[in-house]
Amino acid sequence: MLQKRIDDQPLLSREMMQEAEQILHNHLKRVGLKHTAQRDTILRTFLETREHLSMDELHRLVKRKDPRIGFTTVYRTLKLLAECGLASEVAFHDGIARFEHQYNRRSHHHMVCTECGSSVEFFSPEVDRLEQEIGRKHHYLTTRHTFQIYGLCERCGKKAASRPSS
Amino acid sequence: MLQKRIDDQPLLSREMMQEAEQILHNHLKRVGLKHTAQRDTILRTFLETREHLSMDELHRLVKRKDPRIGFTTVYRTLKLLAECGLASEVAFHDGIARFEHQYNRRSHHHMVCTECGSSVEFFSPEVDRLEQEIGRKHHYLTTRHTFQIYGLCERCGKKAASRPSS
DNA sequence: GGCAAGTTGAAAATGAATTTCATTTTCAAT
DNA sequence: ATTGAAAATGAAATTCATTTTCAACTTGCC
Repeated sequence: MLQKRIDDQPLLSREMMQEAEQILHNHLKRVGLKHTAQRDTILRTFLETREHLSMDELHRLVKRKDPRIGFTTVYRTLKLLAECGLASEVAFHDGIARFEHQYNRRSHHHMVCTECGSSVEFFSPEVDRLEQEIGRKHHYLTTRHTFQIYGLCERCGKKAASRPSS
Repeated sequence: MLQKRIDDQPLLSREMMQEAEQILHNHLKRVGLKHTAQRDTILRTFLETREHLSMDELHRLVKRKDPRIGFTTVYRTLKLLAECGLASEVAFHDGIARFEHQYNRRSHHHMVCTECGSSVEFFSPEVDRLEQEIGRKHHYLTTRHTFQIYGLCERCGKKAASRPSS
């Protein structure tokens, strides 16, 4: 399942990786939690990806580095990363929670192919502005929004067009 | 949990109700399914509401009219209604699938309070236009989108502001 | 009315997400 | 370095919304 990122930021440099680790460590200290090798491994593995990972997919990658790390720890660490802003959940509406890294990334949204599950990211400052505008109008203190477009990607669209059935 | 609808359409008239029933009946015929009293009861109950109902909530309402109708039938009928465009799922991201009627309604979106779960609907033609525009740009055949804003409603926002903790 | 096809609903199954708990690890204070 | 309290770990169990199963029951075309 391809998940194209049309980002401006091709890969995470060593410095950024370390800065992200620092963010996690500070967060751990702040809330009185402990620094463990597992958490570092999971964060590093997560940051090395450029995909929208499910818990399970990340666990599989993490196990390659340290087979003894269990699913539960990945699960809990991903929640921690979300807490300190390094990760965020993206709901592609297929029943599985996915996460992407959020550190130092531009605000963006996703368009998902309902046939093959692939997705592209796009940028739209207008959507961010709308959040503000509509929140103000209805007296909400807005914190975030989700905007997702569903449809058929070019490949699946062509396949569908050439298929005989309705 | 209040779910305010700032709609233009205060309630469903008898004619609209019958038209909706007709849509269901036509759909049933088209796909070779049968017309049953349960399905009618469930549709009618659903249309009488103005909320965003979970399966369970709708089942509870349906049971008031006919206590013998089971959850499974409500579940399957709601899927049927979604198939023929009378209902659609709204994911408020709280782990429960909710449905709203879609028949004869303006395109709209939701803003959800993350504290109390209440929601307001709003209208934004710009968002609909963006779906088209972005789909075209990336060669997707778009079919639908979700746009949801999360935050604190006026009440919860004030409560949070007056609370001493961070 | 008959009967094939579809429906019903209770109960069981599914599966992702979350919690439990016994064991192990971290880290601040010795 | 050692200690011990608090936290982390991970396998297994649990939860809970959703979906499927299946035997008994309707529906609607002949």
